[in-house]
Amino acid sequence: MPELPEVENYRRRFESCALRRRIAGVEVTDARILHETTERALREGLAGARFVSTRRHGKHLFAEATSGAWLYLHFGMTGDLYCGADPPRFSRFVVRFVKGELLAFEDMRLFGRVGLLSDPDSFVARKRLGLDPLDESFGRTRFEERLTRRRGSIKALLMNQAVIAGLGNLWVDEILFQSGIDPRARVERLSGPSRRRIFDAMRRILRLAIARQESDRPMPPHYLIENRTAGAACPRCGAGNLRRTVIAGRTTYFCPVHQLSSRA
DNA sequence: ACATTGACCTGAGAGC
DNA sequence: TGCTCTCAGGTCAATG
Repeated sequence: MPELPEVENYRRRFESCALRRRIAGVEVTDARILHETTERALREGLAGARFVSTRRHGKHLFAEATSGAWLYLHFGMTGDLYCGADPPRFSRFVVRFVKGELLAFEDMRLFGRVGLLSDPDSFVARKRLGLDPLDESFGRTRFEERLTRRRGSIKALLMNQAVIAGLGNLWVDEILFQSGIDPRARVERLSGPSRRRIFDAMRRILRLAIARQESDRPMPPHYLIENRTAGAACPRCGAGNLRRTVIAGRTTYFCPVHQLSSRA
């Protein structure tokens, strides 16, 4: 699940659960999730401290502690943040507070990561992450720049974290669905108006998704994400039937009628 | 330099 | 009920 909207809501949950509470200790229940750190380093960096701020870049979450260290969380394919009294079933990393509930990083499939950083900015630079699509400095012009001299399918490009940080399989499908662009369309052949439609849809959809998830409401019924079923009538144009295929190695749903390729 | 593919993990859900 | 099979929303190293 965890693409940009999900991670943004994890960030908010992190703040309401963990901010300003004194950390009693931490536990690593599966060391395979550790990113360039050890349980001991996490304990030394966090025990006795408090979290004072959070940041998100794409799908990456950072939390600053009073010790000066930053906790780093990436949620992989099945990661989640849980706030409560007892660790959930697939809990891999737990922060216990002196008062209040504990914060657990759960991740069934172990693709997620937990680390300790001195500075999120240098992490973002080292990882060569692209701009976050909700960053205020990320406008249409910057988006156009990111697309120039790129080739391949628009879907693969939007999922490339070095181009734009935060989009994954589901929300890329949604963005192209709402923009009316065939996910197989070649980037180098996309017209200016098509690129603009993609950028505008990206902003609009991500903001809506964050708000809906925060209040635990589904996306509107004419959104693809509520209708990922092969053969179903297209919930947007009504004329096509949703097709399921593989693009850029990922399962892809699209409407062959309103998502045009050639003239896109 | 850039795009594409397979491997990494584990469990849920479908089908028999 | 229980077995087997397929699939999963991310990333990285290796390949073209």
